[in-house]
Amino acid sequence: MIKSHTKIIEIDALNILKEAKLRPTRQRVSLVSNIFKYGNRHISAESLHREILNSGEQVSLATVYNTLHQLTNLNLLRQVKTNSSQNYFDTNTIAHHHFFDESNNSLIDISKDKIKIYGIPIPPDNKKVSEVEVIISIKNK
Amino acid sequence: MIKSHTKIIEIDALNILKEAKLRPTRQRVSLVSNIFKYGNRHISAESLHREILNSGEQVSLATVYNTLHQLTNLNLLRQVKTNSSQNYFDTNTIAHHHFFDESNNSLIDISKDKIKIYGIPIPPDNKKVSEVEVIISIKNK
DNA sequence: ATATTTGTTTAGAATAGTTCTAAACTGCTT
DNA sequence: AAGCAGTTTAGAACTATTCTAAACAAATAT
Repeated sequence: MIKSHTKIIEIDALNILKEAKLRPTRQRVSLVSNIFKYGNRHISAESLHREILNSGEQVSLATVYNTLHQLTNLNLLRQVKTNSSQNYFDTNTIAHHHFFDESNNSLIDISKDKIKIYGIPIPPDNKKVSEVEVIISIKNK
Repeated sequence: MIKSHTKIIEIDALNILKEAKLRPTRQRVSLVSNIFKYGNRHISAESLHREILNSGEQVSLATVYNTLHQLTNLNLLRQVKTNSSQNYFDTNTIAHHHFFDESNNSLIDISKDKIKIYGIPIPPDNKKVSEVEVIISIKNK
């Protein structure tokens, strides 16, 4: 039972990699399975690496970075802007916003339609807008 | 003439440090003078360090970091959220927004009253909003 | 089938960015 | 002017990320 569940997830990872035209290496299959296993969430290279190691697989941190960047370029992940020293990648690639909790550097999604923004200025010559993000920093009362 | 101009700036730095209750050491005086010399701008620890060295002064990079963080805690500087690997500090501490140019990791100010935001959700229990930032990423057409 | 070439992928090593901490310094007290 | 207490500095340590050379995999030629 557990085995077949694992199988389904792996097939999913294989399809994602196939569509992305990335070779389904052992490393990538375990990374992609893990990344998308838990629904929408915010991961750092370090946290994902720990997860992989804990699950008994061996993948180098450099490969974790490679894969996160490849998936980001393919719009399967999205980088979130914070002022934490490490980068966070969001598995939810639909435009939305965030609370950023300064007390522990964690992120909470806010759906796009909750917040209305008016008056976005025209970008400088020869530039176009690629993303509009609202980040609401919060801290302990 | 140049000398007296320099003098005025240094006195300014001395006042800022005095109000901040920070000792006016050689290092801090040259850092603070440089930081606020050019009006509103966005600096990284590295860029400020280079500036100081080019002006003939000697301050370690660690001291640059110390000072930037002290000034940030005193609300004389503000950290900007980006996904660049280095941190940017904004000399404009009045609430406002930014264009973030992905082609060269540079920031452009957008005044707060240009953009209207409605529907900011209530933060989780025991948390309060400390800052609302809109970051508009732009790239080359 | 299998060797050869070509492009892809991985991960150790190198680098960039930031923080830690012990020594140096400054000002207060006696 | 000597001792003490708190502050400041900057070298060393550490964390986060990227680079690059070797390992690998696919495509093509034999």
